[in-house]
Amino acid sequence: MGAKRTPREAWVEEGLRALASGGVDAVRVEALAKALGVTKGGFYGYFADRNALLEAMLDAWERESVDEVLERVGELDGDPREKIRLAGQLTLSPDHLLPIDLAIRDWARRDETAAARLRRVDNERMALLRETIGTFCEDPDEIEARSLLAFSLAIGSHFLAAEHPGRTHTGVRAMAADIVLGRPRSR
Amino acid sequence: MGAKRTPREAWVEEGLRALASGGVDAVRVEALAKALGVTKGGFYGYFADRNALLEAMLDAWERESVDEVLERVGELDGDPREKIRLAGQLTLSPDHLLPIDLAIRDWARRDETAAARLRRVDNERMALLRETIGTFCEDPDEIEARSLLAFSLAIGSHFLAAEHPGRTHTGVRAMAADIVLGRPRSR
DNA sequence: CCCCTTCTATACGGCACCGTATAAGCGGGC
DNA sequence: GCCCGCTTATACGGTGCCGTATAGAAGGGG
Repeated sequence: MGAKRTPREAWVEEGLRALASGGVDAVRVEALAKALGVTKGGFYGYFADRNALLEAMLDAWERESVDEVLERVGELDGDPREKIRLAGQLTLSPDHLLPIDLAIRDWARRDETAAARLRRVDNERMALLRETIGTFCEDPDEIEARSLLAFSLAIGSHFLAAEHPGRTHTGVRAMAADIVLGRPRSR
Repeated sequence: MGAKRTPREAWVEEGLRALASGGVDAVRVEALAKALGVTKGGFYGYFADRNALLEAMLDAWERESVDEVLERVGELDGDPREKIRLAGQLTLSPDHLLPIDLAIRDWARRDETAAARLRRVDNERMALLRETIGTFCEDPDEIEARSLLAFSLAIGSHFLAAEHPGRTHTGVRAMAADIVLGRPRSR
């Protein structure tokens, strides 16, 4: 078989990198080629067009941010709150998956393909949240509300640009997580 | 004085419209001109370049989404929880300010100018939250955590793509708001 | 060792956009 | 009614990108 100099994967990875740092509009074939140190010559051997690359990127992201996370969380038998924390940390590693996640979230607001994919992913995440929160919370309504809160905190806290005078962002977020995960009276 | 056919404002408004629906990369001079039914001829009489328009858009947005909101919330003397709800509704009207807000949030992740502006706006919003939540909550740490939660819920709930089987999104969000604003035991 | 598949560089036409230049059009002040 | 100034239309060069075509290198299979 022939040589593989720049495998298909490399284009997908570079695409995700561009998506993370510049949004979906920054995923441009010629720019990726330059970043990979090649020209776009070989690109169209792997992908029909730019759109095919975008789909492949969604595939890779879904596999990485759902399947792998569920796998690693599943093999953990401990405090349900710890499960949630681990899932959050894996899903939203600030230097890798988080920026991709945020970029896809913005992308999904304008593109139905991305929106459908994000819906599927978010549904799986919410299912995990419901299941885990359900182990220490009775009322189904409250389970749903707290799941939404946990999710909103994980995502929203990365969108807040404000400072917390005299505190660290992670500290405040940890306290907020305690409230959400049902430790009403602290201090 | 000369005639004013397409005032400066119109460019800013159309720019915000494009920003809301397509992100900052969709704010393109020639596209705005077509949307306004003119050519870009007059644009460069008002703005030095595309960047100047972007700055003017940030100005207009800040004025509209902070000054006007604070004004209307200030003239309301009632339950602090109602104040928060009103501020949230005004700031995030789904058909106007909300999409602009979300687009700017994404924009700010890559542009320091937008980030600085968003920081200022978010700081004012968080100040309002702290002040209001402080009227029914003692512990400063808890005030900060609940303020972050309220903010995250307002923003994050619009980024969640998942469904709530058998419930409405607004219903779940209302329950979540009750938890955040300190009504621990519902049912 | 040679061929053949696979990847690559280069070149092309097309499009959308930026910012500038220039000339035409329309309005109000006199 | 006429001029002046502001706003426009049009045209231009430049850039970056897409998708296609074509031919050249580079490595493994026979």
